[in-house]
Amino acid sequence: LEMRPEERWNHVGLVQREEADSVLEEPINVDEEDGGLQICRVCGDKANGYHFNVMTCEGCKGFFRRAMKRNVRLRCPFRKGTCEITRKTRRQCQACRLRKCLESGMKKEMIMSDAAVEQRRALIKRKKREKIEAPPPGGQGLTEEQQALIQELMDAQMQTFDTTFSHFKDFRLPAVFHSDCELPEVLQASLLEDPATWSQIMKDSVPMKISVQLRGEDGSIWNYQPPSKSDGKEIIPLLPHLADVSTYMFKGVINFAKVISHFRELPIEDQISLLKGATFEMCILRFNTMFDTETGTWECGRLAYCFEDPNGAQEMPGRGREGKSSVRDPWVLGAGS
Amino acid sequence: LEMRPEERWNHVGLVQREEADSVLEEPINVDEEDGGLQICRVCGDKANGYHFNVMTCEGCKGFFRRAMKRNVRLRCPFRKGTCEITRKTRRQCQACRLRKCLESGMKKEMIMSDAAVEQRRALIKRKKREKIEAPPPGGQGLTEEQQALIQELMDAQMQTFDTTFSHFKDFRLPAVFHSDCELPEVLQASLLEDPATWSQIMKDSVPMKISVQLRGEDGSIWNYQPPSKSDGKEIIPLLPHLADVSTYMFKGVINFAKVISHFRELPIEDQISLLKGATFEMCILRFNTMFDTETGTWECGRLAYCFEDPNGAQEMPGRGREGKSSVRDPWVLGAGS
DNA sequence: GTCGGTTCAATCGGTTCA
DNA sequence: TGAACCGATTGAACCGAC
Ligand SMILES: [Zn+2]
Ligand SMILES: [Zn+2]
Ligand SMILES: [Zn+2]
Ligand SMILES: [Zn+2]
Repeated sequence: LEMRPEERWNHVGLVQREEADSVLEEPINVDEEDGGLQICRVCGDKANGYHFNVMTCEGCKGFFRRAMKRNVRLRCPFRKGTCEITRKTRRQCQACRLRKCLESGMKKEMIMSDAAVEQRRALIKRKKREKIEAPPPGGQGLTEEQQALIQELMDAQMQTFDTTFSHFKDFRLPAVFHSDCELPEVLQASLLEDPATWSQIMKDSVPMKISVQLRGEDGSIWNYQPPSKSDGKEIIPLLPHLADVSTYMFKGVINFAKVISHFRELPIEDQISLLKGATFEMCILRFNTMFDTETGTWECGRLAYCFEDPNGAQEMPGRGREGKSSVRDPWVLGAGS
Repeated sequence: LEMRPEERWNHVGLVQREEADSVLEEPINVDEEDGGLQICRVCGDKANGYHFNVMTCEGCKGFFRRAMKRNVRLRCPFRKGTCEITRKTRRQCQACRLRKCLESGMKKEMIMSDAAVEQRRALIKRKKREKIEAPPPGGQGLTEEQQALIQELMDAQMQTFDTTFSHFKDFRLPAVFHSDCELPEVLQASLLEDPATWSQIMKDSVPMKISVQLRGEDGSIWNYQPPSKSDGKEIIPLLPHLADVSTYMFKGVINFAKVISHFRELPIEDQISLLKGATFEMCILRFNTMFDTETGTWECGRLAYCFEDPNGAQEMPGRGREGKSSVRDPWVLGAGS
């Protein structure tokens, strides 16, 4: 089954850079034999492939990534950037090594962005789940009457937020077979079958795929995976369930507010305004307290909602997460510009 | 949030255009008319036909299918979507490559849905199976009469054995929550709660755990795993389903017999005796023709019943990437028994 | 022959740790 | 810092339905 002795590399050795580095006298055209073409274009060490656009050794590969990510200005301690870079001298002047990396054509764009790396890490971690999770306990500072307020808020939270999600079991679920969504036919006809209308709707939405797991009291497990198509309609079978979830969660948040004495003391119209403006966000917050970043899953008692997509790296909102300016998306994925 | 830039380079970026052409095998000019038909409309590489509606190379064909199925928003790490896509640069920027695929007219509708792929795979598998099955009875010296009998039996089988198991979708399933089995209360009281009676029942039975997978027509998947306890009761939630299955399968086997002329010619009491003695075994045989030893699964159309590995780590087939399909089940294919 | 999907060795990103 | 490693992506070769 093995074939192709890599004809693709044949041209490599013939490449001549226009810059004058003839001082190095390293034989670039050593590709006459198959064994000879594996030379690091930066330091002359044995190369093992193209890294960031240039045939380099492992050392220069790692050095380039680290140096570029560190993003600091390096200065040549010796001469103005004329240090010779060889296998033995490459560690002596980072500035000249990095300069030569760039001159050789290594591209910083090929270094994965922090966001991409983070996502990739999360994905890999998720793939080998079935791991125990670390307990993330957190301590609090101290204050005075603030503590009383905090206590009241926490009590309200405890009273009105059923973290076992025991009512969720009564909510509608996707049909097992014939997953014809149960939307009214009017909606079906207009929304689902008219491409124009549909694409209008999908214009600003992000693709998401959610699987659901239901754990029975006897230890049994039901697991639902949405259709694998990706036209945006894969969420539809879950809509009745999500509607029930929303209704229930809204009630919970409203009850939360009503339990807080300071809220009750507000004028009724202020109460309404507050609820109108914040209830949805409160629901999201409540859900996200159940989110497990390791597994990309909302653990809601006997229910679990899991991002199915391999690109579903999520983070808890609220946790400081400004690693880079290039990062946007707080917790929504697929944020294609 | 993009997945990862993911670029691969096969060349040194500083290759001068006019120089490079002399190094590479052939320039990709469109000078040849017939040759023009054979160039990839995306990257200019040698194309080998129309793929997803556009003349492309193998690489762009595979890239388009994978990128679309991954359903990830890609972001160009270089200049905003202006990367030139050539045979040598196509791996540098997935975003621009995919954009060019779409601009060239590649259609994602022509990518088979997961469900369609699954169906196709099953079909191919079945045909392979039939191929292996054919030789044994085939050809060799059989009398006319024997061949006619075989034909009648096979016709009867085809007529009365729905290998798509389309009716199974109507059968009862374990309750999602509160998996209180639906046995009559009398049985519940006596069987389930009296340890003595229960252990008497379990005395000779083998512990078995069966998970069930249901694949919706829209590609969605429901998956049921029985309770993890091993007291023998874990099968109980499935009993209603199994009862429906048995009833249906019994009818199928009885119909099979009734289609056979020689059977119809028997005295009625003999017919009854035969059915009493063999119907159950026939059902087992029919089921086992659907058994896949690799996965330990009975593949029954949109249903699948899988032996749960007592040690865990058993997974339902579905989107599973089966490593290789070298060995086929030994005893299923009419060969055994 | 065409054109879907599948396979799998090779390639090249990031990660680990001495 | 870099050798060894991990794992996602790629594409040539292939398979099979039509
Ligand atoms: Zn080097
Ligand atoms: Zn220097
Ligand atoms: Zn191409
Ligand atoms: Zn680009």
